[in-house]
Amino acid sequence: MAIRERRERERAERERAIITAARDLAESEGWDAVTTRRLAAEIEYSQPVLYSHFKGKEAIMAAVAVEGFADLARDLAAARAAAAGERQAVAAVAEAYTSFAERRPALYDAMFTLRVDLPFASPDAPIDLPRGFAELADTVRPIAAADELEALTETFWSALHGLVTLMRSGRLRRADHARRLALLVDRFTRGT
Amino acid sequence: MAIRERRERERAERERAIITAARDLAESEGWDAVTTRRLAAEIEYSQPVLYSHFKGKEAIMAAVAVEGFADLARDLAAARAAAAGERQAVAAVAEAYTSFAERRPALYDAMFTLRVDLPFASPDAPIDLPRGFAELADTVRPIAAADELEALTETFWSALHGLVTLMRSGRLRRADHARRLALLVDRFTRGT
DNA sequence: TCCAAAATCTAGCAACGCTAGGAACTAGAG
DNA sequence: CTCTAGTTCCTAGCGTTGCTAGATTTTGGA
Repeated sequence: MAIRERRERERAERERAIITAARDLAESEGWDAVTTRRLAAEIEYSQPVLYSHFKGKEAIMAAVAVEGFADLARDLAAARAAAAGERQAVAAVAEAYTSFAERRPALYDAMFTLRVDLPFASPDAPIDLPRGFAELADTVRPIAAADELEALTETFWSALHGLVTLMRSGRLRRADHARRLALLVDRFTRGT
Repeated sequence: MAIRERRERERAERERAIITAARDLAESEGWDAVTTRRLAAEIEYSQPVLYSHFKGKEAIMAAVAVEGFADLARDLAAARAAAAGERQAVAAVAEAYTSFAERRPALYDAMFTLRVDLPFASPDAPIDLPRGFAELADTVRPIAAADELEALTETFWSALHGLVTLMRSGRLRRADHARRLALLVDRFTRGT
């Protein structure tokens, strides 16, 4: 049954190719450019092949998003590890988060703004999703009371997310970003 | 030239009808249901008539959004006026903001999440947009240093926006919303 | 009453996500 | 080596979208 294995391996490779092509295309030309036709041409197969791997376009975007969670978690962890102290860690992680969103806007959108039915705060969420959240929570822990850790982490995350999305959609001036970020960190770390 | 005036009046009425129909349809069935065909049927004209009023679908959404800014500004002003003190005003306005987003999700999306090229932080922004922002700024003023008022207002706004969008997209549990809101207000009003 | 101009509609284009049904290839049996 | 059953894949097309060119109708003044 080695043939079956080879088949499955090839299928898995092709699935990865689809995800990679979708991510690359989205990052270079935006999600609007990621059409099923374009994607099929990119992987050199016909459209229906995409549907043999994924239920639809949304599922492909969800798969791309899942990869993103791993990247983000890595970035946050690195920022936290490199920080000198607990207060600085908050600032560093905040900076890392917004910088990730700025550097990889399409990926960020798939993860956090576009509607994709990924299970978030639920047991069957993608593995890297809680990792990223845990990274945030560990950063927030020193500035949170024990019983408010989760809620405060979510609130901090929301603030970062809001800053990022409003800025990226042109609703906040980019020039003042650092200032806003500093204010946010200041308010969250005050009196602790 | 009374005829010309009547014509212009009728045109203005029809333009309002388009905006109203778009808003109603979006609020009852979501923006996906707002197609140019559907909208044309709703106002009992053919599709091209829409394009004689607006450049495209995005422009119609932008017009709906502009209306929303007036509503939101009103809500925020009312909440602030009804609050007992400065600290309570912050909480009341935060609550009013998120409540607006929850009650009128489609309108909120047109205003703040969907890409529409509305000029925001610029001189030729729609008149009610700075009004809403000013309402927020006035609320934030007592808890801000003089030179950080604008940036802090933007940061506070971002946090509210983040809470709203992450919750509405199912990325935050609705049950903990009040708790997160309280934490946010607490952190922003601390030490003032 | 007629005509130019304005207003409006019909019909259709290109592109989208998605899928049914047939063609082409593959693996194992005889 | 050949045939067949089963899998894999592609062609072609459906219904829908935003948008528009060109024909048609309506309008107001001569």
